[in-house]
Amino acid sequence: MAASYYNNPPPPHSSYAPPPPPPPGTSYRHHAYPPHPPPPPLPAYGGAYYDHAAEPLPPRDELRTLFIAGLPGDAKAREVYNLFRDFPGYVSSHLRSSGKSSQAYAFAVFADQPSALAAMSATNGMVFDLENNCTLHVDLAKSNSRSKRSRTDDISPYSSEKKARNPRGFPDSGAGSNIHMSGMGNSSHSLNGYPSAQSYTNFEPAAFSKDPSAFAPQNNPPCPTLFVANLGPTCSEQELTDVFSSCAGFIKVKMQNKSGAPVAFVDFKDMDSSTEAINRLQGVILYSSTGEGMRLEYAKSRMGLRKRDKRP
DNA sequence: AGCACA
Repeated sequence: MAASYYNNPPPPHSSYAPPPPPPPGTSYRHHAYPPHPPPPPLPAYGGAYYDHAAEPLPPRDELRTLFIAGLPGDAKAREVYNLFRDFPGYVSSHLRSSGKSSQAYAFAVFADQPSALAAMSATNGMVFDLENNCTLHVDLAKSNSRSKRSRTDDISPYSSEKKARNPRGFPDSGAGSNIHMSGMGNSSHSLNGYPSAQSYTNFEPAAFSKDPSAFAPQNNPPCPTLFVANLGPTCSEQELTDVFSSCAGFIKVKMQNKSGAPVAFVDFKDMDSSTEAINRLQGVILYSSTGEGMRLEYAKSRMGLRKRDKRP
């Protein structure tokens, strides 16, 4: 019943004309009703799992840039920056003044599509300027913002710069005037399957600024299934599927809503995939999130795959 | 600070 969200998926590449925005007065993280759904990058379940186990990673050229319309003509780059800087995965933003009217638009680049979708869900429809009654219309951009240093139009930009990047794929500087990675405390998790506790040292976003002994991120041994907690009361299985389905090795989401706070389980094809998903999506703020964002841990047991004894 | 379903 509650999965009636997202039953009206718009074409992913229509015009910039947004769907009817939320009524005025909707505020930052509390929409009266869901904004338009993110374009599902791939069919959620589709019957088969990952038969193409040979594919190493999902396409890294997936859209992870947001297009922001509805800005007032006098919007400042700083304002756009402040709007998105706290979202996990934020990389950079670029303001463009259209000049011919009193409208401006902007692009916000994120580390990956789930981060972008989460930020989109949280900002779409929000009232940016109460006086001018400017309501933001946020959508995935039609293409990712090109990095200024690598102007490659048709070849992979990773071909030449895969050497000195950190594991999360962030350039350390340069891709725009205002890179800020607030809220990226999880990027210090190493990819060997265990978070490295000693790398929390310097920067600690607000989510981790409590008692240092309080955040043992998770104590469970690595598992292909993830446990997801700290979900908002209106979170749906579909929303989680939209977010997790762009992770490599994603299989399915199962939500558990009956015991008070909603939790979910997300299954991946192996522990490498679930580990990468933890590192990429830890703390991501969903549309339905009310506070800090979701908490990811390895589940205590693997999600039941009723896989027949069908081994080729 | 919460872990189910086969």
